[in-house]
Amino acid sequence: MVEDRRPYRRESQEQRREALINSALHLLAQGGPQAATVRAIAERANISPGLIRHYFDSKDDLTRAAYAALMDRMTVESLAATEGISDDPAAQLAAFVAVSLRPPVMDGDRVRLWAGFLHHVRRDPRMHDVHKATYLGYRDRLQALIQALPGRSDPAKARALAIACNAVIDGLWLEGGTLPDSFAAGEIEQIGLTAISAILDIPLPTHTPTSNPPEVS
Amino acid sequence: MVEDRRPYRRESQEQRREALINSALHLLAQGGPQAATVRAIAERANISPGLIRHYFDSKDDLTRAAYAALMDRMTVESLAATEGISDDPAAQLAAFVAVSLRPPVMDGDRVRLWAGFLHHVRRDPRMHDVHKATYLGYRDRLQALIQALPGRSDPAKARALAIACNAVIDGLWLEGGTLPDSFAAGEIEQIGLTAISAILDIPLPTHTPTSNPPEVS
DNA sequence: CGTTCAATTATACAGGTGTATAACAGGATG
DNA sequence: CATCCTGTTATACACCTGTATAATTGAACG
Repeated sequence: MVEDRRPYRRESQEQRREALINSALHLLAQGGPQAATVRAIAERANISPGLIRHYFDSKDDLTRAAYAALMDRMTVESLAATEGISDDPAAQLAAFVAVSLRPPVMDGDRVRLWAGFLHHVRRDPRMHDVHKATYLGYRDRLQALIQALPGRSDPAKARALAIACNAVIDGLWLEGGTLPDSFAAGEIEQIGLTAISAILDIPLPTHTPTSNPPEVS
Repeated sequence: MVEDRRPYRRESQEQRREALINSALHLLAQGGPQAATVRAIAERANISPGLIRHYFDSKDDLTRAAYAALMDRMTVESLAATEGISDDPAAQLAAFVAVSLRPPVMDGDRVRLWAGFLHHVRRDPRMHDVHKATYLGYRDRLQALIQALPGRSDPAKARALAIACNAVIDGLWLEGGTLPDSFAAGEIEQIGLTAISAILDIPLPTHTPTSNPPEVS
């Protein structure tokens, strides 16, 4: 009876929850829903399977938390795109668009991750709310940038333009992410800026420099 | 030992395969991957679970067939959109766009169905090929319609324009499908036509009548 | 250095999954 | 009406799923 249990360290609730969320997101991105089992998630987070339900009420609860975390990160990432850019509204808009249309935002794994959550979003009202809030948050930011352009301050018109620009970005993000080999380097970004320039009827810098790359691991 | 087995009728391979594919697609659309179990698919197709593997080598094989069938139907649906329309290239283009941005094409279930396949598309090379061919087929049709416009015959430019227009459609299809309550009736279609009109720098009929509605069940 | 508490592990469980196989029966053929 | 083929059903199986619970142990505290 020389029980040789796995040795372990006690960690804070915050660390454990974050590790589990990251593990779940990674597995969902790479292998889809069927790969993100409780056991696989736990293994990747270096804990035993049972511990998951010590930090989350159920697997669905973890899924919900993971989705919320993902949406939160994507929102933060988007909003950060216009920081450190000149005050020129057109330049800010161009930067905002460009960031969404190159890695790491435009990425196959992220598209699939997002897509995999769609069914959960339908079933779970809380996740639906997060989905809606994230989309509207992104679009509202776009609308604000558009209204800052000269002569584009009408909210109703800006709303329609924001929806259209958002669609261009989403569509290109989707296609560039799922068919990366079908486009030349930078082509998606270029096409996106040109299209949005046409939609808004305003000149945009077609070449936007890669922003601050302070590689966070 | 009065075996009371379920009575049955023998059906053609074609009918059974189609019934199974429809059953699988319906379940995948409504409940996602986890709902489309072998038993649920069989029950909805009114056969016993074991019969599935008499018509398909495996569940993955059925999934593959279902995806191919779905993509085929969507392609046919798209190509039919311009039939019966006047010879005016702009009118044809408008009809093509409008059909994609209203039901039954723009539909939440269909978006989720499409999204659920993304992980399979990544893993299975055959499904990846179908995905790519479907996307390129749609886009090529768009490009042909664009090149038919007056003064838009340059293939390279038309390609970029087609990618942009495709993105607008895909993005709006996505958003209109997943957040139907966030848009007024016909708003998505209107925005799409306006945006594509701006991208192509050409006037488009902003109101496109609903085409032939020969309700097939 | 003992005590104590909760974080953590291990194990068990009921149910579901895709698959394999044997028994049955519909219906065409003679 | 009897025969035969094969489409079809039923059952069994090994494995995996999320969850519940008891046993263990890290580490903070007195």
